[in-house]
Amino acid sequence: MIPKSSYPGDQKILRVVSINVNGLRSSVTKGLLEWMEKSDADVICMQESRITHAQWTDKFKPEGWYTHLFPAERPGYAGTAIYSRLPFVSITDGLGFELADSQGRFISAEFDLGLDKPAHICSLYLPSGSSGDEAQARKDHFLEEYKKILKQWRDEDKSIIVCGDYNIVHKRIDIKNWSGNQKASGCLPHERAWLDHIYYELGYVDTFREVRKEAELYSWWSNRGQARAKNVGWRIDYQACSPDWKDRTVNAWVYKDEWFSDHAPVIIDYKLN
Amino acid sequence: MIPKSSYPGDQKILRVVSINVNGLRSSVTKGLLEWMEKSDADVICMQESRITHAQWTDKFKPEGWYTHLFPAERPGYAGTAIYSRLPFVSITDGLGFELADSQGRFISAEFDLGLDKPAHICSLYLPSGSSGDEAQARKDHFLEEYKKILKQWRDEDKSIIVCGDYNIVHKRIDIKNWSGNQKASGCLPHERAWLDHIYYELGYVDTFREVRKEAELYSWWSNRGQARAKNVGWRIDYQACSPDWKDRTVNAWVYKDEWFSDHAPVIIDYKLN
DNA sequence: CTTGCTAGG
DNA sequence: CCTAACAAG
Repeated sequence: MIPKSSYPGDQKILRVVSINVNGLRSSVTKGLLEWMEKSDADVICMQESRITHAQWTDKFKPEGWYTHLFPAERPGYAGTAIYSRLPFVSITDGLGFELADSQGRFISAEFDLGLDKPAHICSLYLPSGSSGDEAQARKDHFLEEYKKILKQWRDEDKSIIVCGDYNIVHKRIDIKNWSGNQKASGCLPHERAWLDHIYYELGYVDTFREVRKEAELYSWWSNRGQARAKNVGWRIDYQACSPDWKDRTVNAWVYKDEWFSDHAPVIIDYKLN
Repeated sequence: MIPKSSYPGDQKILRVVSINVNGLRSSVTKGLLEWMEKSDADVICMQESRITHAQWTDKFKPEGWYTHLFPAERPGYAGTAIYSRLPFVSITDGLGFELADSQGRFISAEFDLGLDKPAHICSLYLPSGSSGDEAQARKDHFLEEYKKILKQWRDEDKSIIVCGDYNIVHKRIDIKNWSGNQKASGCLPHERAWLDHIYYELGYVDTFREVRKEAELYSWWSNRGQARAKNVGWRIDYQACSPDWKDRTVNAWVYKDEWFSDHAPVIIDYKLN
């Protein structure tokens, strides 16, 4: 972990974390809250919180954090959350279509970071398509609906960081077993083309890849077999940003020293001045 | 544990164990098979095996044991099993009524022990009534049907040991919290009267109590709270025998040094000569 | 293989 | 509070 204090004294840094927690209750038993304290993060976007408001008791809301949870209607399923050291100007739950809104798959938090525009930092949990054709169809529907919204935000020139589990690898470099997964959900050509579109046509920026060009940087490993020990991983957790964040990106890494989930935290430092 | 070798050399002993394993797979991870090896048991009757034939792989059938499983139709639910050092002459699954037979609640194994009659050693898992009125009604129905069969076996003068989880305490001495459980399933007056009937009217013998007169000997403890640590238990696991076994009963105890389940093994030694 | 739900105990 | 099934990932 790079402490924020290691930057020059006049350098103002915004540290943003994306993590699919695979059950907030489970990840907390594995030390997530303690890691958050030492992470120097300003904003932490979580996916798969899998907790209802009733279950989200005070022990999940530590001192010093502004918190917001958007659960799925179905208990124990999906859901997103945002924890922040900075106060929210406003919070918006959902994207305005059923699949996103009933399953708690998107939160947008607006912040005043002293920049020319308000900054929107979002937590996105894109559906998995891996459990069959119907699941893939739902994922594809989500992609279609969400693409329209992403287009609109670009038209508005909105300043935005969308942290999330996209459940899609972008390129060959983003997955260990490329050839073996050509027919696997998350690595399908039309899914990767969707990422091409939002990055190359709409102009969003994969800020992690902007500063980290190496291979073998993944954010998710299957629980089956020895995937984790052998680093047989997929990079499917991104921070997709509007272009104004591109040149602000100063550092990015995956935290793998501890294990809170089957996904690892993806941490990105953005300079604010 | 009393080794069988501690009896005089000419004393032939039949050691019979009854244990509700609360999931054979779970109890095996807790060392049940290793305990069986050192138990000196001849016959072990299990209840709540909660395993299908497909799941009952070779690792559950150790060398040197004759084994038989009678699972419920519903996976992971109820079921009985018998493990024996002695070969079975024959095995009969069920009691001839739906509730017993579809839920794997009774196995009878016939043995040739060199006595004047064949010996039947059985594993019985009586339904619990604790989850509500319908469950209690099913339990009561089982008691009614099973009572007829017990009567018939006495009329036939059948030699039988019915090991099992009866889910009923007999008397005040058989439960720590007598007054607090007068309305609890398992301690209801009509259930205890059923045991009175089979012992005092039909002449079956509670062989454990025949040789162990002390209080505070229990076979089941709730998982909730500190029931086990405080010995807040119930004696609901019995070996109910035809009268010919009464004077053969030489020793009986509950094994509590290790924990394989929420029930403890009830071990009874019978002399054969 | 893992989380969390549900039913049953 | 524990076991196991189940759905989902």
